[in-house]
Amino acid sequence: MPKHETNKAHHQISRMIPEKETGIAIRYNIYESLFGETLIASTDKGICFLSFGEKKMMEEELKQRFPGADPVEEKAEIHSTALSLLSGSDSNLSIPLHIKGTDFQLKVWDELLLIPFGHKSSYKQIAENIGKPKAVRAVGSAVGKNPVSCLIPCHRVIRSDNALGGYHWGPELKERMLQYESKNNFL
DNA sequence: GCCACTCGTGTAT
DNA sequence: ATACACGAGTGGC
Repeated sequence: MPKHETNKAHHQISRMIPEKETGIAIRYNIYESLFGETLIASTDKGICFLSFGEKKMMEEELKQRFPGADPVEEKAEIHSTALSLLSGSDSNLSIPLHIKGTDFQLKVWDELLLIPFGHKSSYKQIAENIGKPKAVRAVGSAVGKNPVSCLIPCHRVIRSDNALGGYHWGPELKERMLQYESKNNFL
């Protein structure tokens, strides 16, 4: 079976307008995943935040990112979809995302969604793809601000010299995710 | 390995 | 509005 063909899983991003954020309903819950404890948060329009780490920390970050909202700890159906996507190698699943970002960030994140499972890209490549070949460093920053972790596959972006590059949750996790994908890519 | 270059963003003027 | 410092980077040396 040829390499690329599992790749339609292109989630749709809808943009959250910060001014309309006040009073928005956000439901979140903590789940166990392949990569440790994860917090998954959603609005009625899609996943708005996904993080790894310690519960207290993640809740703190959630509130910090949505100061106008009042997140409620409560399961939602869409969380299950997100959860299966975290470890789904053959994901034909797609999931709506409802996230905040600048024009530039949205462009970068859209580009990340095109990288197939098990594949890698580089910050340079992304910069070229969005038509700003010199904005490499800015791309790095934008990639790092992706609010939904591996739903937007920022772990698949490494340096053009093949070095691992940075990762919000540490290089070990990035490495684990990449290894997981390369092992499961041809099953 | 060190350094200049580059550019979007947040923060301060 | 304007200035400045800071990155999950890159290429030249």
